[in-house]
Amino acid sequence: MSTHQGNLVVYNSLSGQKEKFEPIHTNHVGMYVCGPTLYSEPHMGNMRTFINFDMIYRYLLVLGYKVKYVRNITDAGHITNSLGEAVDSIGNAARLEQMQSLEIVYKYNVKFQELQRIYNLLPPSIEPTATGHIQEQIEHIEKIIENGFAYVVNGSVYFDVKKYSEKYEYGILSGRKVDELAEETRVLNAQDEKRFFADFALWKKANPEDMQIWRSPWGDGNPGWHIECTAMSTKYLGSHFDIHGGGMDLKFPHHEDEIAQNCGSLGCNPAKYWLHANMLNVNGQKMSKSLGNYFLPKEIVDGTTELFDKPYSPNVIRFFMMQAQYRSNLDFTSDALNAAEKGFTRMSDAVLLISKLKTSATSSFNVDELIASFYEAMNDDFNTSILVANLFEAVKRINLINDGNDTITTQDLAKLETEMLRFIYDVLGLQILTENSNEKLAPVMDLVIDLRQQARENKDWTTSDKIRDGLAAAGITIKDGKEGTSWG
RNA sequence: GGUCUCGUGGCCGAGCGGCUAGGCACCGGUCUGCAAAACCGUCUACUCCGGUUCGAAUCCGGACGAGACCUCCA
Repeated sequence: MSTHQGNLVVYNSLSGQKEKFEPIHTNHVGMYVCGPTLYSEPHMGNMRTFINFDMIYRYLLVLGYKVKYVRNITDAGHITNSLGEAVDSIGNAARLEQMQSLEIVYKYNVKFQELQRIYNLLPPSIEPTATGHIQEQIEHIEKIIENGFAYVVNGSVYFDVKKYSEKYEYGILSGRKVDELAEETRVLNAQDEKRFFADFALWKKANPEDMQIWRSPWGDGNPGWHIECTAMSTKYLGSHFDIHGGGMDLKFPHHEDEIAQNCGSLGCNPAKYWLHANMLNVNGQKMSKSLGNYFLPKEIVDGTTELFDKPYSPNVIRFFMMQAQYRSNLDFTSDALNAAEKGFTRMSDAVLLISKLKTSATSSFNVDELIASFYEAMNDDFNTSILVANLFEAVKRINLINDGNDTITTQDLAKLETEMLRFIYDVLGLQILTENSNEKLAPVMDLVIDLRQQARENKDWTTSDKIRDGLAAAGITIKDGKEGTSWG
């Protein structure tokens, strides 16, 4: 258990303020994060949200909390589009690819698992699926009807926002007022089954062409978009848990409706703290399919997106993201990524240096203070930007010690190493590659470097430069250092 | 149109009343056969106009600009 546990402050979207983090049950944290809808491969923007909540999960673990982290998988695609019409996004994708819904879901789930591995995401405690919890969703809907906050029309069930507003505040999270919403929204169509424009579907009667159909007390159909999260969060975390997270764009209507459903069935807001991660921008605008500034997490790693002229390692991407706070916008540009790549290399080099440092009788700077600054940064609403800055402060110290301009005791060095690795590996989720592990090339390179060294000792600069340039042409960079020559 | 965020040095990105992060680039230096790399140092910015204050990038008002949400979206 960490002594830093009591000092965490988080920004709660519900209050619009930073609040002291106090779990409902001491030392235990329940966290629910809205996961992907598996009708396509998650894009980089999706990944930013998952990476940010992975970082939050990691830090809570480092603080010593016992965390139950639930992230759902939406594999039932019945949702409504902007016209209020039912759209089966997974079914549509399936038809397009001439597959069945479950094949589509399976296919993209495999891809998603691969991305989690590539980007070093810790697996959640559980990843429940919507289709695995149809019964729970139906029971939830029944309870909402019982409580008088929903009505049945032609085999579909709708949430009654007007009725709900008499007892609860619809719009509490997003700051919307039902009356204001009314003014700006289109008139209901004649064929619309909803009584009020803001009402939303809890259960939708099946269309003959739907690939996924379930039985319910109201006939065959599909669950609405929001009810799965309510059903699953309740099942695994209870009616009221600590953290509910997701992307900023889910605030309304998704999370707003989750709150309404939870209040409507169980009488309380599902979560104590609502955390929202900000969007990812590419060249100044939110990444989206329609704007063409869209790329996949795999493409940027493989270098196959035309938006960037070179590939970047997942660690560099993660590091780049961690340089911004999760609530800020982050703009992906080549310049910014290149800068992050160099910065990450510098940090990595320093980390590899730690174990080789010479210790002294005294430390010339306050190591405890430096370490405390790591926790202070993270305790302030997971401010990874400040954390990275403070880690670079440590990087500078490590280099100064290496150059003999600073000193550190054995004890302090051990502490510094432990804490730096904790924050870089365990909190930020970065991986630093230790050695060049190309088994066949390594002895060859040792030989080549040895030959070049001989040439240099003989002042045969023509030969030594020829070797250097030849290797460079082959994509191998030679670095001459004090301790010898390295390559990569 | 409504609601809300935000405008920080060449680029990214913190800070949220005084101590003016950090990374990258630039420049200077150390090292080096030369170079690269590495390391050290330097560089002092807050869109504009008013106001509050002893003091504002930070608070208030206004202008201009950008972005997000307003039933697809992480």
